[in-house]
Amino acid sequence: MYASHLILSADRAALPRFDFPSETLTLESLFANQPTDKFATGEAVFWEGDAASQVFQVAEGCLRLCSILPDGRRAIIGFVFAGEMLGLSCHGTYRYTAEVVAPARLRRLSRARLRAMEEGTEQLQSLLMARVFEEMTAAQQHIIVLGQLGAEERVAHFLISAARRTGADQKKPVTIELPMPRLDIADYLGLTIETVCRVLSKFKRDGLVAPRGRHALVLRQLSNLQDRAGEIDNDAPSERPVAVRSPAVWPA
Amino acid sequence: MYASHLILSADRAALPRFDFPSETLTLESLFANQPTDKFATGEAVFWEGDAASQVFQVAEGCLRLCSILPDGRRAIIGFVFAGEMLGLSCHGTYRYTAEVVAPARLRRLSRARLRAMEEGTEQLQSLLMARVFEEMTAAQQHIIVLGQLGAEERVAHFLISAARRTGADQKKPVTIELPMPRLDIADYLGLTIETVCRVLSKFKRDGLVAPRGRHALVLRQLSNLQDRAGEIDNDAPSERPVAVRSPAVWPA
DNA sequence: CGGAAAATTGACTTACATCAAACTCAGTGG
DNA sequence: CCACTGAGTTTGATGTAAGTCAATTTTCCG
Repeated sequence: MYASHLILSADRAALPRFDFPSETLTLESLFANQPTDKFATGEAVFWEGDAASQVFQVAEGCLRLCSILPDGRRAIIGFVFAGEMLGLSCHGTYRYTAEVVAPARLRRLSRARLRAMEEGTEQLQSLLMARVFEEMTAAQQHIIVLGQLGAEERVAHFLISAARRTGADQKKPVTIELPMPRLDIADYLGLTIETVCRVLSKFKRDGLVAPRGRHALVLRQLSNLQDRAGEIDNDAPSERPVAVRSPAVWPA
Repeated sequence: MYASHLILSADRAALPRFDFPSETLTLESLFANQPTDKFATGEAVFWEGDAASQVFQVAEGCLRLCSILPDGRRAIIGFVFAGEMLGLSCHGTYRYTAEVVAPARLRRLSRARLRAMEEGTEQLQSLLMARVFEEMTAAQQHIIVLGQLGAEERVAHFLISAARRTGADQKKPVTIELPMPRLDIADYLGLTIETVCRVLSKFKRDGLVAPRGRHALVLRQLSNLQDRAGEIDNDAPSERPVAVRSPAVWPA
């Protein structure tokens, strides 16, 4: 763990100053020229406890982030889809294992290099911070889902957020890919595989979704699904519950 | 939301460069000369959705971070105790309401000022990053607790992490303060108040804990409690489950 | 003290887990 | 091309942990 820090500072000194085209700073440009690794289904990219020396971008495929309890239970903390980053918000060591769900290509960037790049670039820092905060928001949302929602609500919420990730958040039917097996969904939602199945079957019977093979679904009525998701994270936030207080204003 | 960004950059230009005594950079020193606000039990420090323009340090007391679902269910995302920071890891707006559980004094620091201070100070940046990552780790832990553990395990885990926060993580009996009402614990653990009570009563019967009034407990057998907590987050991490693979090593 | 809010305990219900049995379907080899 | 196979999924019957409803009991505070 501390070894990684040493390596990190040593590397940093040796690395050349990095200059961006100051306009186009995106994730893509960050990883554009980085080495690409291929992974088959089931392979691990890194393990919980490994020194977190690398940051990744998923160019293609899908990963699951999981943690095994001593007695064998498995928690899935999240999924990472194409276009998203991996391994950014950890300190010395990764706190989960990243395993491949669908054959993946990953671009890789050493943390040392990333920090060197950050050095001058205000813009990059805030880009990365924004990612970290997004992850934080997602985690908090997940906490609410697991702590407060029932099985149907959890599954509905999962489907909706999958739909949202596709970008197109329309009123029209959306087709979502679910590359992970049912057991992964169950472990992600804190349910059993049977319960996930039963809920999906119910949604099918009720005409909310239609199966497109094992690994894809058409969501027929987003709004209706949203009703079953405890209505959390609707785009239009609901009114303040009680005693509408004006936001606290602090003296400058 | 965007207004806050504007204010932020405007302020920044006007703010003086900040110089630290380069040795002693701690949270304490950061907030040392900041204005202090007092809050009574039940008061809100800020609301979910407010522009996140301030960062706080709890000098004294205890807060709960909560989010109300449209149908009235309440999720408690976390508690903040004396010495800890509040409101750091959010972007434009706070994503939860912060309410006072035990009469509190808070030191306050504007985000604009904080960013200005960061500017030069490498050290401060990494201090803050470390805090953010700690929060992330805690959130992921919470996800595992809510998704995988049963009622007894959740309560046991809650007590143990409370004990850990006191600092002294000895083999000896530890006394912990639980300033929040039972309902808060329930909403934090995704249980009902009755279940929390029953589990606590069981722990009392079994001699694991002893009540010290409503708001304090003596933990008699940390190790025994740990057994009931699904053994997650023990100090000594268990062995790799299967197929011990050496950590991935990436070419420099 | 007295009264109200918080906590605890008990009886009963229910949502989800568990156990067990089919069913589906993507490969594989005859 | 089609039967065979086995992993993944779905469905059904039953069990149980935790939720709900309803009293008490405790504790705190005026």
